[in-house]
Amino acid sequence: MVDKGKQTKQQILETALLMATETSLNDLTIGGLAVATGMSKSGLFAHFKSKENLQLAVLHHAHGLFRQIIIEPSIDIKDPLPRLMKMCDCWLDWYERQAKTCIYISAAVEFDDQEGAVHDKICRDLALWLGYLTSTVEEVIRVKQFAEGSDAQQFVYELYSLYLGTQSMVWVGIEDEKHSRFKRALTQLIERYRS
Amino acid sequence: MVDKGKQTKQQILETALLMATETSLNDLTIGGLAVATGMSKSGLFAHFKSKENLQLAVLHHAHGLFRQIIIEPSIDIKDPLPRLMKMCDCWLDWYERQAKTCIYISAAVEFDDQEGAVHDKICRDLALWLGYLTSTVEEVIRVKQFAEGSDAQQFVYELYSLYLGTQSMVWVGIEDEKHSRFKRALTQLIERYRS
DNA sequence: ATCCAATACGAACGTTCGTGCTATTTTGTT
DNA sequence: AACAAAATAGCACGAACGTTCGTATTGGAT
Repeated sequence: MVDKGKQTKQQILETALLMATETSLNDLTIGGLAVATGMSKSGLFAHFKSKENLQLAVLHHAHGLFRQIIIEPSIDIKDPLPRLMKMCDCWLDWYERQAKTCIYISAAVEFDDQEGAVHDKICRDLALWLGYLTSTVEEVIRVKQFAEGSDAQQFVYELYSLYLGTQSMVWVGIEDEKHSRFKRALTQLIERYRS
Repeated sequence: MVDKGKQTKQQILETALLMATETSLNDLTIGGLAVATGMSKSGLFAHFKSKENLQLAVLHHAHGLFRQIIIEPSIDIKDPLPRLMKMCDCWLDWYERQAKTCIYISAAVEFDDQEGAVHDKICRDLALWLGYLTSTVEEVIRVKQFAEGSDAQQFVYELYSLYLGTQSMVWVGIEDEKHSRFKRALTQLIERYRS
């Protein structure tokens, strides 16, 4: 048996991500997390040395899970447009897998003011994801499945906006749990850019 | 001189809204607000009796300001489509008037989990605004400036999504401070629904 | 000018949180 | 089996927060 430490740490991060997703990265409390994992507060604390490190670890864990859920399932699809659509499909699963919300949305809002390492990581991860989306869209344009001269960043802006919006709309009841309005808008968005 | 109480209370709420917009409704601390207004913590506290009441009062104040900035300037425009566009114009000013962010966005994200009076008020206010937008769009459809059979709620969903998105995009540098991408997308959105 | 209510203040309390220190148990290697 | 290292627990601290209470100060009608 090796690395009992990393093992429990991973286990901690799993429930930590769930808790942070349900509430927020700041509301994720060390004491609460200790209770949830059946550990002592100081025992758990020793794994991370600071709350900021815990938050960073949670984000790192989320990043890996995100890659696994959204990016990997589509990575073998050669055609860029079907690949993009598959990514959007899996992206919605991200809502379901967790507590009907996206931790990056709440984290971005929560840390958009207070600077620090957590702020920087969120910003970097978001830029990374949007950049990946953008380069995929550029690929779609290059193979002429989207109209020549299309603005990839504009497409990504609208796509990400729709992703943001559907969660709020579920909240007030304009959107259903199946994200029907998102899917309809996405279809129209793609159709609009088609060549 | 009458009602010295309401006077200072209004003054408190002005700086409270600014502070809550820069950070968040929860990070708005009674002690911090007391320092910012030059009052004692207990003296300020007496105005609201509880932090929840303070948060509700801040939202109520924001609601009035929102009405004043976004709704009133367009209320006399008879043609529904220009009125809708004027509202969207003023809506962007809401970002500028405050600290480049919208308090409803952060508040909605912050309180989407924890139930209570604050949660309810945010949800109600948001539904109210979206409902007002929707009825305006329905009016546009009725006068046939939008295509017959258009889905007003779908339009509002996309519009609100774009509003949400532009803030995030400014954050990562895809959107500029003038919200050019938002304006471009809005123009296309309207064009798309035109009859 | 007087008087009562409204308003504001200072100090303190109970709680919660992150964090540090020390001891004890558990783990993995020889 | 022995032992060093890693992991965990117990306990306590300092700070920040919302809230309460008793008291002082101010406001406005008589």
